[in-house]
Amino acid sequence: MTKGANRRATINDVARAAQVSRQTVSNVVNRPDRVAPDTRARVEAEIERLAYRPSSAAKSLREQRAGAVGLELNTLGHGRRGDIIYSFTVELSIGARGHDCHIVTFGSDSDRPSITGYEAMVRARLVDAFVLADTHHDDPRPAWLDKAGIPYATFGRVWDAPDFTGWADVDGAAGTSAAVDHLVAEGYSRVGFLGWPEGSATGDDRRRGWREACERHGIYRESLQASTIQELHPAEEAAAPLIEAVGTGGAIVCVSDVIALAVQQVLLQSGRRPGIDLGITGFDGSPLAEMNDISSVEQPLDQIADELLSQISDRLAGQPLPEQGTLLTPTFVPRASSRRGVEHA
Amino acid sequence: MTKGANRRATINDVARAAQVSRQTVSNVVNRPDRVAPDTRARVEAEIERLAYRPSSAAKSLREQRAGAVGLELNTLGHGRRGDIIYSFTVELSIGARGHDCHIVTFGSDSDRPSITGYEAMVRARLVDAFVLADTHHDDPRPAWLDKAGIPYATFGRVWDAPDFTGWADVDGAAGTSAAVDHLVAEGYSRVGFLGWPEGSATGDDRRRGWREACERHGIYRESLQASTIQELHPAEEAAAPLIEAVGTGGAIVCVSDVIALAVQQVLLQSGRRPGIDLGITGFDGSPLAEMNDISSVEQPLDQIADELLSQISDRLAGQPLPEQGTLLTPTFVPRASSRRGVEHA
DNA sequence: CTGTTAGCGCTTTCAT
DNA sequence: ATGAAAGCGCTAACAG
Repeated sequence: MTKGANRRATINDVARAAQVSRQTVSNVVNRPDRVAPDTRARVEAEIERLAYRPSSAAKSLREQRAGAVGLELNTLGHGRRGDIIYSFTVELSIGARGHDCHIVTFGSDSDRPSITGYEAMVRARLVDAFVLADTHHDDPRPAWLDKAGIPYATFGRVWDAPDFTGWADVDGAAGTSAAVDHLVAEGYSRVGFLGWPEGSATGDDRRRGWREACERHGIYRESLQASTIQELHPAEEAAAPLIEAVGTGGAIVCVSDVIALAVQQVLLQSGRRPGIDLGITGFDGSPLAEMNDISSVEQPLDQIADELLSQISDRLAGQPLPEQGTLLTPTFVPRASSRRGVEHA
Repeated sequence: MTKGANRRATINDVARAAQVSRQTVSNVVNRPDRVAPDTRARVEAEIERLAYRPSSAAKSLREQRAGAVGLELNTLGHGRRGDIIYSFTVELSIGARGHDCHIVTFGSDSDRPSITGYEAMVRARLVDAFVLADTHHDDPRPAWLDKAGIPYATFGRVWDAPDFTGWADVDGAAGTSAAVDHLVAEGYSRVGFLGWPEGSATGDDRRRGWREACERHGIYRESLQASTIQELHPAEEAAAPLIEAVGTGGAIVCVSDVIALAVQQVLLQSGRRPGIDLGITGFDGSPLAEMNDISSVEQPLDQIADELLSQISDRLAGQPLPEQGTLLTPTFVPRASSRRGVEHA
């Protein structure tokens, strides 16, 4: 194995082959309208024949921009966020091509939020902007990026900066509302909610959707709700009394798939059947839900990724922040856990 | 917001500040031994003060290499491989820094294996090499990369090319063997195995580890095994008879966490308790197992990532393929599903 | 509409 | 041990 592949074609090779100057080739690629049709056709044919693609390094150097977006990955948030992060990373990677950029991932092994990874990426000019996938309370990153003048867009609102509008998120209330509609249509009588403690924008939105839909259907009962943190065992403990409260023939809308799994586990352990004895719905559309046959509210991760990349493009082009953040509508996906007649496999 | 941050320092800025030519700065960074100690100290101080880092674009252009490794991500394999891919991606991203490179992810939305994404990355000279995380039967990628002369390293052996040695993998037999040792020590009497159909190197290794350990303990019974594909429902059907075959007080070693979850689900649905009535162990160390309190064989993903990046460095430096692939030893992590006395939470 | 010139930041000769 | 020169591939600005 020598070094790399058989030398790939450069802009000069194309220019020579097409009998034009290399600037003309550049124009054909970047400003096609400025080139005469027949010349353009000839050049395009040579580009095709030689499989020419501009060198990203040369382009970056010349344009003083990396053409890349950074994404921090860490092991911590994994199970917590219901495995959504991976799918989001995939969608971002797919979407990047359409935005004429690519995704560079980096990771920190420290378990505390830190900006060192971001600094390293910026210093090496490896990326022009960042996508933040999980901002949290006291997150130092937004302020640091603002100060450094580096564009970013966030999946979900920024906790400490309610006025920041560079985000895209799922319409949580629409999701839980759709879940309630489905449960009512299926004939479940009482519909409870197992959520996170009040105070998170995401969790509160999802609770609100449940409440409003229940009110709309005239079945809202304030007592049919409980809170727990995003972990299986605490959720199981919170689930038990709520299951009894809604009773057989009732249903529980859960704020996340992890919590829905907890409800289902408790139910199974007491010999009752999901769907038939108790309706359960989750939220996130994670593989966890699919694997356990739990109905879930699926997030449009492809749209979120695309929106965030668009926002980054705009900011890189010098445009100001949008008027407001973008809320995207999720899709309710029914599975066995919320079908009364269907045996849970 | 103007364009990017306040212009970052270049090698010229450092040279001027340190009163040397810019080549000297370059030498300080790349060939420290060629510079007089006092000059070096002065330059290093300025580098620190100005937070100078070489521009990766300029370096790439000059050195004719991207300094990046490509990793294809797709949504397909997600649940299937027990969510390991995400953790692997994280470890690769973390490890990259130590190998003086970074990871560029790309995705294809097509559901068939294809090389178009790889071609695009290579053409744009965005990466020098690739990590392949999941080669499968009839995978077109290794042959294409070989032909194009692009280095790659694979997580797991290459199905169609048993002689290819540029891989790193987990020692599956050592993992299941450790699981059996643990189960025997815990006092489970009969130990069965629920695996994948014969024919995959990975699955067969894990089965072999179970068999050899059972033989070592004098408890091998050929009938206590069954096969299923890597999906929850088929696995549940295969699990039921095997659970009866090993009986109460027995245990089942599973070829993966997904399959272990299936066994646990069937057990719970029949009112029995994991660990107490039946021991269960999985394989992969996925969040799925952790979340469901299932004992698992954890893969040393950080070591695998590091090994693969080392191999890629070597090949980029012109060194030949290693004599043989690298097998890394996994760690058995006991949880409630394989403790006889402990109540499953 | 096309060609020429210059230079992005860096490293590798080669000469001092 | 240090400095000067050249050039990686590309595109913005200008001249023709």
